[in-house]
Amino acid sequence: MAKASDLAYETIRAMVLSGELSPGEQLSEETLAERCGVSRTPVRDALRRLEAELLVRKNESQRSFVADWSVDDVADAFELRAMMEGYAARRAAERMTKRTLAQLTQVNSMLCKAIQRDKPDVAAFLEHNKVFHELILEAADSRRLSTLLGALIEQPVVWRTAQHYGSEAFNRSHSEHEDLLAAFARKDGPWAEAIMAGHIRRAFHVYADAHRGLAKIESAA
Amino acid sequence: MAKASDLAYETIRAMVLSGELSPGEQLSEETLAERCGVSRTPVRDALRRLEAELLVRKNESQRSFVADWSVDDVADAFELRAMMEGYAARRAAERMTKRTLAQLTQVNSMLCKAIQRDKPDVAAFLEHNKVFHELILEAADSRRLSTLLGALIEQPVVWRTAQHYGSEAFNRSHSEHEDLLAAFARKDGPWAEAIMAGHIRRAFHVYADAHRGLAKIESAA
DNA sequence: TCGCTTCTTATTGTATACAATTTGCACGAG
DNA sequence: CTCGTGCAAATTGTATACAATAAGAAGCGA
Repeated sequence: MAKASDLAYETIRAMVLSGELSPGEQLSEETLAERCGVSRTPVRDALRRLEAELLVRKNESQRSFVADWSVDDVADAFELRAMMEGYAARRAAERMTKRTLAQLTQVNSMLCKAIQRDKPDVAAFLEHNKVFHELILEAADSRRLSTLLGALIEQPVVWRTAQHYGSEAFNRSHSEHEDLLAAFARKDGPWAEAIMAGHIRRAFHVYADAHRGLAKIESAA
Repeated sequence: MAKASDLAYETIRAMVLSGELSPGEQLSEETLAERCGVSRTPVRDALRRLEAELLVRKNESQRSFVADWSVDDVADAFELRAMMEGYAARRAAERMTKRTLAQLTQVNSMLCKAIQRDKPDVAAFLEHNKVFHELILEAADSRRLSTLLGALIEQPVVWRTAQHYGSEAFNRSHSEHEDLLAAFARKDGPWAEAIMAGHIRRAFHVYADAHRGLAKIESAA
């Protein structure tokens, strides 16, 4: 999209996610405009997008605030993601082509390489993982689904989750992807759906355990 | 929300849904602004909202067009709705209070009255049905879910669907609501989820059957 | 006639000024 | 001291002008 509008979106988003703007804090369009170096018009566009992603909320008289996310909110988001990415996997399986399957296989093998070193390359893992899930979403061929999931996946949450992965968790993630590929190859929609839903829920439990400060079973092993 | 922005939203939405603007037709902000009697600024807001609802789409260079919905798109929307309203019903069951249950019971009995006449009062049915589902969504207590479902439920599609209901379909709808109430009373989340998912899917099949019938009529003409 | 370039025109993006609304505060009446 | 009331400041909503960009048409050469 347009330059100034994108700049405002990226800037405000980064400020919210980094904590530079704290949860509950009021956001004035004019102040944000100054800090982004643009006028209010693109800031308003950006705020609309961020509101759709629930990173920003507006009160009854349209003033904007940084949203505060409880652990329950995150759980809710993961549960919805599990359902919807499961559905995406089912549709993708039913529509899978040789070409897409080959791409997925290649991406997952690159992901495998990234984590099978002395020290896992987390950044590479995240990138390949992102591409893997995006390819599936694309193969699902549902504009609605893409739109809805886009508003649901907070990449920073995914990022934080992976910070708590141990080698076993990385390998598990890779092997679940392998299972997905098998389901895709057989065009077995329900199977793909079940694997994907479990895959996402497992990621949530890693996040929740780390967040609650409970024993990090996965990463300790 | 603001006056002009709402006016533009309602006006354009009505024009799209009535067919006054045909699928695929390009929408110029300036032209729309004239027809709504407002400036481009609120029109742009309105277009953003309509894009989120997928009633309008933008091409790669940001020009707006009326979205064209295939039967597959509608099927997709219903399937997503079935999943998400099912999830809403499960959460609602787990959180159900006596007060909400009483409200739901009352609404459903009013719905029952509306359809148990010589001639069913379709408008009243639709209104009570809408309230019934909204109460459940509210009881589910998930902002994310409310946001996502809001963009998914096209009331006009629901409306068209109900136009093809016969008395047995109305009664079935009512009795499925009764089943939901029983699941809520027992706080049985999975049961509520299964009933709700089936409830939505049944509605889709009524829509699809009617639509195929219409297609035949149209192609014969 | 076909393809290419270039210019014109239509359309969207951004900035800014002003109007409408809401919030917060001060001040006075009880 | 408390509760309204009303005024001032802050904030968002809208209109409009202009800039940037993309689509379409016209002209030109092969």
